[in-house]
Amino acid sequence: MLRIQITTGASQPIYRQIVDQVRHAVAAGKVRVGDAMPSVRALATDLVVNPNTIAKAYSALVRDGVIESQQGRGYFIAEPRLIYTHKERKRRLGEVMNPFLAEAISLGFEPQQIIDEVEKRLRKTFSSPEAAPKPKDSAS
Amino acid sequence: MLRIQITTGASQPIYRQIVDQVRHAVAAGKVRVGDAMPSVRALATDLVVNPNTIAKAYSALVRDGVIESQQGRGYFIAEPRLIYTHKERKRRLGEVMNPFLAEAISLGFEPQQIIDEVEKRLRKTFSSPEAAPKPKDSAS
Amino acid sequence: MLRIQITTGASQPIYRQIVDQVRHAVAAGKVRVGDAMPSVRALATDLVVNPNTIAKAYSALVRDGVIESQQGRGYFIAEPRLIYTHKERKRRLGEVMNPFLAEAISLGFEPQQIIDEVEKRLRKTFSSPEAAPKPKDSAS
Amino acid sequence: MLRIQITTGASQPIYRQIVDQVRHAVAAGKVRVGDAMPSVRALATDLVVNPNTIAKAYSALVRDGVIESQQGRGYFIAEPRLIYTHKERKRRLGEVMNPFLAEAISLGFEPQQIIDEVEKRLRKTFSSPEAAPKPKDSAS
DNA sequence: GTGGTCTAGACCACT
DNA sequence: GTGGTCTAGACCACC
Repeated sequence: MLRIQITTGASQPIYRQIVDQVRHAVAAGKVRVGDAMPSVRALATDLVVNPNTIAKAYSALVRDGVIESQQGRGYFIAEPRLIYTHKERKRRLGEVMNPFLAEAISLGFEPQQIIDEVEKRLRKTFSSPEAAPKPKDSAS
Repeated sequence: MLRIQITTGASQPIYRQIVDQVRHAVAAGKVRVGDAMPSVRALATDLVVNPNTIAKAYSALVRDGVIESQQGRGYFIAEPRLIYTHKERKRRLGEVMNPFLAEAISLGFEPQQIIDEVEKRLRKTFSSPEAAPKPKDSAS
Repeated sequence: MLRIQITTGASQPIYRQIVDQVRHAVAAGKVRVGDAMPSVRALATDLVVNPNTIAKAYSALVRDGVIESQQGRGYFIAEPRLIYTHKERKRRLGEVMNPFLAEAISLGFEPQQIIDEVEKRLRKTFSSPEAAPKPKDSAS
Repeated sequence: MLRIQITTGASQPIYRQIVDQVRHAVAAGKVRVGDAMPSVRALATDLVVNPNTIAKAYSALVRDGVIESQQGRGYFIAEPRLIYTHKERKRRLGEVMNPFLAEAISLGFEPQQIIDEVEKRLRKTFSSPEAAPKPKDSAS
């Protein structure tokens, strides 16, 4: 079952923490296509946040094709698919990479250390390689 | 001499672009301890932005210990200080790395592609690799 | 200047009406790249709706690359760009076309009449052809 | 015989899919006035859905005058009735056409492409064009 | 002044 | 029960 945890008062907004954790779980193959997400109200109660905050996180996941909503039934893990063009994906990658590298560098990390940490984290996430299905690249 | 460039209309605020570039330049060894920063007015004129914006960027850099002000003389690159413990630095690195990786993964990038892009970007930033001085405890 | 009008109590939610009108205006070349959108609060006051409703509409426009936000400055018309893959665009087109055709048919319209009405509406929107710049198809 | 197919996991609720398909079939002339609908239980078994879902779809169709119930016999295709005036029908058509065109345009489709896709979809629906009976005031 | 996030609580439609 | 929309009002960061 998908376990989500948040820390209030962090620099990252709550809805963003939720989005990232769900994405990670999906990418790591911890959930399967069709699995039900916790209901908006249930997760809100569980995390002690407002249902609207959960709804915002789920909306973001829907727009990126990670989950799908079924009116009156709930949210479910979606079939993976490539939504964005190659160019757009590169653009978005750069947009999140730059602040990350700037922060990493200002923390005093060497370039090689940063690469090592990224590799280490990625290996941990993809510990069971076959679990995470890749979207077909049929649309380039 | 420290060259700063900004792009208006970007999602990142101007003062943030300046802060990041100065941090980058320091980390990349493009400037040395004691080097003078451009004066607030000069840089404001040069970049065609409000002097308050420059002042704000410099304040943030002073707060972070990157530069120091000398009354009546201007701002100068400060002696690097390492505030955080090794553990704290790792924790902070993880905090900014997770959102980045979550975005990268959900954009459909392979682990190796992500590492490649990070390396490429770091190489671009550190064009003269041997110029970057190591902060005292950066190893271990 | 971009004029937005809404009708409350319609089947279409308010935020959707706003989104559609802005898209239309952009596609028809009634606004230019870089033009400022009405501020969230100003439009909310103008339309007598809650600022959150405007914010939701603007967020949807941002995620589709129609507008961009600049913290503390406002929202602005974005440079047009192709965000979605060919496949994803076709999928989304189908998703909105099916309900439209089902409704049109159940209203008793003949296929040819539907096509005629669509053409008529499109001609009206694109009355000044060169006004609407096309995004470059560089990313397929 | 009226063939109904559903896809579970779609954004559109099941009962809506049924309603739309029946309307389509009627408009396309695939069924005639007086034709019997599949019984609620039979269709429920066939589609492997809850009978209540079928009942709800049929109720909606009865409300819209598409089918009629005959106590103890079942549901039958109703005599077409045209409720709306010409002007009202045009207004309603515009109401559903606008969101569709807004989405299509902002997805980057050219006017001609949109028309082509609409035509293609309509041809698929109306595979036997001459079979479609004209409602009385469909002209003008 | 601007946008960004979050809460509390309401009403609606769908299953 | 589920999600979808909207309101009212708060606090924060940025310019």
